[in-house]
Formats: sequence, structure tokens, C-alpha cells
Amino acid sequence: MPVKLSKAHNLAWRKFLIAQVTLIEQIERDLAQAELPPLSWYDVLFTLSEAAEHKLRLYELAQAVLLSRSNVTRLVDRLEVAGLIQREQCPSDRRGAFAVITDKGFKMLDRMWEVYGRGIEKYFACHLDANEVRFLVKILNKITNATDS
Amino acid sequence: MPVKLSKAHNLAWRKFLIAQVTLIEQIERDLAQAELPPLSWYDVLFTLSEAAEHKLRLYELAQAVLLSRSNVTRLVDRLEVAGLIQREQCPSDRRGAFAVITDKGFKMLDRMWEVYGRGIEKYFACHLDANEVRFLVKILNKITNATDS
DNA sequence: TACAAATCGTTGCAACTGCAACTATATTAA
DNA sequence: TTAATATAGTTGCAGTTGCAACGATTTGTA
Repeated sequence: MPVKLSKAHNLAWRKFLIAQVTLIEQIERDLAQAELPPLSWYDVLFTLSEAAEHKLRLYELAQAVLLSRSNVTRLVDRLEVAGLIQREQCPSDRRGAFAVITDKGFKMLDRMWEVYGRGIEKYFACHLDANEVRFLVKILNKITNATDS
Repeated sequence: MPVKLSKAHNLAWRKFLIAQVTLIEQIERDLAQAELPPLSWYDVLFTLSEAAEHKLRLYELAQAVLLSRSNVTRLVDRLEVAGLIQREQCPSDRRGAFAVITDKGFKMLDRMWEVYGRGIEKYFACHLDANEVRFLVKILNKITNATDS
């Protein structure tokens, strides 16, 4: 059977795609201009900063930042070279490794948030009043919860 | 001055990111499973199908699909090898080239829409009633129009 | 116990991306 | 007209991505 999709829904989807891409590109540009690493590094640092003992197994990190394990291996490589995180052997599973955020990593997290947070404000949050935020979150929850089955 | 961002706005931003990534990954998986090309190909084919005479200059295509020119050069290469589009010299500007969608390209566009459109329905549109769609589009318009300055 | 199956992190590979530099051509200004 | 500047498309390069395959280890099952 043919796809049946209202004009309005279709339009909403396109706007949704474009908004996302535009915003992220703008924020990445802001970060690059401030000579800071890309958003993916922020995601790792932030996720680790919130984790218990500031560390996570690599596969947990992969799930949290929505990347494949192979990707996380190399992302962790880069962050480790930069001194922002460290690998740590897992005592209970000799296959496993933790990623732990370092002091330098925390500092970088703060510096990046200066730019990133301001970007979220400037390009996203400032357009949404309290009502709109609630509504948007409600919608996004419905979508996400249904999809990540 | 420090970044000042409400919890709710912050949450909305994170949900926004996650929803997008999750949906696109799911749709890409559906396309791959049907042995169809990735979304970027669809964007090109769709954009050309809607253009006057079904063709666009490469730089116009780049703007439309939100990619850099270098990227479009190679994306057009791949689509041309697959026979879905063709390059055509521009008579009025000898530097320039058009990309034109072929009959085979139109057929591929239809086949991809079968999967893509159904994905938009399943993962996105079905969660939004008429009211919610209107609201979402309104919000996204505010965001996008302000950002692509 | 012992063996099959699953899981963790890594690596090789091919594909895709943006940036900067390049050529060819067009546009602008003197 | 001529020279300087800008633009269109391409290419080299380095970085990022996912997939499939791999070795090491753990878990499940008989």
C-alpha cells in the first residue's frame, strides 16, 4: 500500500531535520571558532562527569552517547591522548575497560559548556517559553520512547 | 558571565538531539535492510525532482541539501555512477554544471519513499495529532528562521 | 566439569565528511 | 581593455563513521 502522510506531517518532518542540522552546525562552528573540540567530546565528558565515580565501561558510554562501540574505542583514544580522560582496567571483567574523566577533562567540560550552553540559549531555548518547552518535551518523549524499542 | 539555562530547556535540547538521532538511525536501518541507498541520496533525488526541469546547478543543490560543495561533488559522482542522475554542462556559465535526475532516478525516488515515508509515519507522524503538528512547526520555524541568518 | 554461545573492546576496511587549495571561468573596477 | 577579485566545481588530505571480523574472556547449558 502507498505511503499516506499528511502535508503537515511531512512539512513538520522536514523542518525537524533542517532545524537540527542547522543548529548543530552553528554550535560546532562556535566551538571551532573558540578552538574547542567538537560536540562528541562534550557528550563523552558530560556523560562521564555525571556517572558514578566519574567512570563508565566503554559499552555503557557507547549506549549513552549513541555511538557504536568501535567508534567509542577511537573517540576514547583521542580524548585519552588529549589527557581529558583515562582508561582503567576493570577488576571484575578482564575484557573490560573503564573510561574515567580527569581533572583536565572537567576543566575542558566547563570551557566547552561556556560556548555550548550559550549556543543552546541563543539558537534554541530563547525561542521557547515555559509552555512551549513542556509541549515540546511531551512530544519528543512520545517519539523517542516509542522508537528506541 | 555564566550560562543560564533552565533545567526544562536543557532537557528539551537533549531530547531534541536524541529524538533526531534515534529516528534517523532507525530509518537508515530500514533503508539498508531494503537494500536501498542512504537518506542523503533521497535528499538529492527529491530536491531535483521538485526543481524546474528536474535539474539544479551543483551549488544550488549544495544549499538545498545542506552540504558543502565538495561533498556534493562526490555525492553527485556516486549518484551518477548509479545512473540515477546525470551531469549536464551549463551553457551560460562554462564553469558550471547541472545535475539532472534520470528516469531511473525517479524510480529509485519512489522505491525509497516507500520505505522512508513509511518510516516517517511509523516513528514520527503517528505520534502527532493535528494540533501538535501545528505547534511543532510553529516552534521549529521560529528556531530555524532565526538561526540560518 | 567442559563445551557452545554470548559479550567486550579492538582493528581493518570502505564510505562519508569538511577544510583548504587548486583550475577554470566570470565579474568588477581602474 | 586589463588587472584584481570573486565564484563554480574539483581534488588532496585528515578526521570521523559504521560494519564485519577478530582475540580474549565470560556466561549459559549439559
